[in-house]
Amino acid sequence: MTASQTQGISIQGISILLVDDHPVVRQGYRRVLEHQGDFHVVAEADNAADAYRAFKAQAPDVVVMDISMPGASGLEAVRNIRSRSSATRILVFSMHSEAAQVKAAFNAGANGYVTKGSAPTELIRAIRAIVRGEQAISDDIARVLAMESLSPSHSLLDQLGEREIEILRQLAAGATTEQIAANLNLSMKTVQNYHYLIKTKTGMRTDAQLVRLAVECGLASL
Amino acid sequence: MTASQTQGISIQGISILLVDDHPVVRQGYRRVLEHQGDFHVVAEADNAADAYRAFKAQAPDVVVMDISMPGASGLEAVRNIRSRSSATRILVFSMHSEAAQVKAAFNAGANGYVTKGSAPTELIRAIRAIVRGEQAISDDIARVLAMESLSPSHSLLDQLGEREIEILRQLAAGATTEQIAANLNLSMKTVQNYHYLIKTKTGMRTDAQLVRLAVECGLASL
DNA sequence: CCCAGCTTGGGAAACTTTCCCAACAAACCC
DNA sequence: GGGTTTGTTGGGAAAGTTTCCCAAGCTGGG
Repeated sequence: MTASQTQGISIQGISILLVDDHPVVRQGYRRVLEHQGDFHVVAEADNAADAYRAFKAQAPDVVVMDISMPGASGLEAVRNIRSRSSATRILVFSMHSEAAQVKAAFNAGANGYVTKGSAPTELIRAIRAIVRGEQAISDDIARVLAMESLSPSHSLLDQLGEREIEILRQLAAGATTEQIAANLNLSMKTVQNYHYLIKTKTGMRTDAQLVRLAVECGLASL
Repeated sequence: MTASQTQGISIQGISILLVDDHPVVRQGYRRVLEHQGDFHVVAEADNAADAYRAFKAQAPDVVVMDISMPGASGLEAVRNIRSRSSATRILVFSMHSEAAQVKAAFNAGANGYVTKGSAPTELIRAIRAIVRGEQAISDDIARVLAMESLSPSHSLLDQLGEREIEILRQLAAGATTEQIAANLNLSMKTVQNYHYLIKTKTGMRTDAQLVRLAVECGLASL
């Protein structure tokens, strides 16, 4: 491996789209990033719509995005970019460090989440991690998520409502949408909506993952 | 409850479509069935196409069908009828007593399976059971299926091919179609086809049932 | 009283499932 | 050797499901 290849990325370096509504912040971080030599900020945007336009025009390797911008949601922009390209790496760069916010970002398709309170080296480390295909979070976010997962009664039985739990239980037991609708006297549409809601809330992508979760939480057995 | 309602069915009785390619068999069974008083054979057919036509014209409560008819498959007719009406009860009446044949019939949408070697009372008992919404099989079929389920190495690991097992394992582990396709270097289409094939072969209707099955067979753990 | 959150379901686009079929290779029987 | 069966791979098209958005009704708390 030669020196020019040590990042596991082409010698052309990493192209970056910087999205933040504060010009001063963009300028500061542009300088920090470009100081890396192989990082190239190819575009900037100060709102979600421009960010999406710039993404389509430049097809950057990485989008570094502040999701707390005025007007349209930054999460929306993340979702839009992700739905158009699964290859683009998206790093959310936010001042919020709430667990729910972080989960929402990853749910929308982000590859990493770094708070603005982090040292510049953390941002750089995170960008290098996500171009390698890894997920990245800053140290303070890691601490918040770790604490949250240790807190008592966080068994997702309290993040779901009663109806959601009942439907998850029946899904895990192997019931079809039709059977659940009949059992609970609901329309199939409602059961489908719950099914989807449960997946979204728990972050599970397949029904198989849902079954595992239900079993882990003691909702179902095998 | 009055005497005329003891069957749990309206006082108009049970309308039956009789399908068998042998006229003598039809005549014999028509007499046996009508001797019941509340059973009314409203139509007969000697092939799958006529059976389907008669079913559409008469909308009988029960279809008693021999699936080993010349030409078109009787199973095909069962599937057609089932896809048009989930309320119609279908009793397969066959001379075969192989487990695979029976499973195929239930898979196609049959509600019961009685062999021609059974006593007439078994046929009548089965019809009464299926109009009550139960599933019914004759005693000899029960014995065949029971034996089969006891036979060694019937863990469905031998009813599935290697690829099918690998895909079931990954599905149960929570992998998405996309991930499995990538892991095994297949197209998503192939993985989808296997997913469907596995469901069909094992008789599972939901992915949750598939997970339970995989865990039971030691393919996956939780 | 109003706001937040739960429950219920419609709507519409996107995606999956279902089932059919075909090509090809390996194994298997006659 | 040649035909048959069985496993693997995937296309095609209709039917069904998922995804996401929205709205209305209800309940409970500040």
